[in-house]
Amino acid sequence: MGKAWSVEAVAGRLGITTRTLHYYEEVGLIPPVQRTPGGHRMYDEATIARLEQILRLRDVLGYTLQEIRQVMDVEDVLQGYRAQLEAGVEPEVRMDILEHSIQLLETVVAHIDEKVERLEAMRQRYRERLARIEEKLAKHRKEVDEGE
Amino acid sequence: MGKAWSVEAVAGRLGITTRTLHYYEEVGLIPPVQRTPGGHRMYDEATIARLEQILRLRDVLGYTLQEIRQVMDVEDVLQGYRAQLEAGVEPEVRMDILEHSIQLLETVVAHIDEKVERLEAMRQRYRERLARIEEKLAKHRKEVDEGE
DNA sequence: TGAAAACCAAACGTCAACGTAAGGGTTTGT
DNA sequence: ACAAACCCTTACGTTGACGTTTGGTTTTCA
Repeated sequence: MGKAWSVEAVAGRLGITTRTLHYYEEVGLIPPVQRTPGGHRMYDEATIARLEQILRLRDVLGYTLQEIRQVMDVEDVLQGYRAQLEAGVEPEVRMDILEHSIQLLETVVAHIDEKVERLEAMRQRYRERLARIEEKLAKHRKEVDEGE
Repeated sequence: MGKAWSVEAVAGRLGITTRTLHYYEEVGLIPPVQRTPGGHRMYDEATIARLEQILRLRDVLGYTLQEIRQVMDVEDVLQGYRAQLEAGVEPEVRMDILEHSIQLLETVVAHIDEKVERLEAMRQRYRERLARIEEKLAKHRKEVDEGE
């Protein structure tokens, strides 16, 4: 039996507000959360892991909730595949599933790659400016050295 | 005499709307644009270059306009330094300016580095999942090969 | 030179992603 | 067993980053 977390506990752990947790459930980013008989939400570790992934996509990639939903849809498909595999299925179907899963993950990685490339291009621009100024400073130091 | 661009021309060139150009001026992301006697805006290349940088920050780094303003403030300081250097100034002040410029640019680069690192960590997570699935697929292929 | 096309400022509209407040149940510690 | 702390739903509010509309002015070019 996995431990169950209250909204506030999860919010504290993830550094977000309870409103955000409610909202993400409301818009379907996470499936309906388990409840106590009285109606209070109980979050399990799987849901928390999903939330962590959502927050990474939000904060690291800067994705909108729509884009995040697309990624999570992929996750759900993968999860479905895993379930099918567990349930046992004919070998060819099995391979199809694995290959499709690979494809899905590769597109995600490709997106990240693209983002990294653009970032590195930007960094390069700044580095070049930096190099020019450093060069200027070095030349200047030499002049001062010799001049005095 | 530099060529002057109309709002629509700039918008077309940059792939944004005229509203966005007006808005960026309104909130001070770009300085007040030159006008014709009749009051129509005329953008010069320097302003367009600044706009391009703003858009890169927005689209590549996913910065909010507030964050962008911070970066542009740095740019303005650097610009001020350049102006001072052109105007001629004592050698020690000159070196101070150059060193400060370097510092500013380095913090920007550091920010980008941090972003890249986080992205690469995410990529790594996905790659590992990918590797696990590929391994499973390979094993499965072998089984099918031998089994038949 | 005159009409179509472009431009202006001002102001209200919109959408995402939550924030906040109200009114009332539920859990928990003592 | 009871108050404090926590949680619920509902619903309206807010902020950023523009979109859209209006009513009038300026440019352009045939």
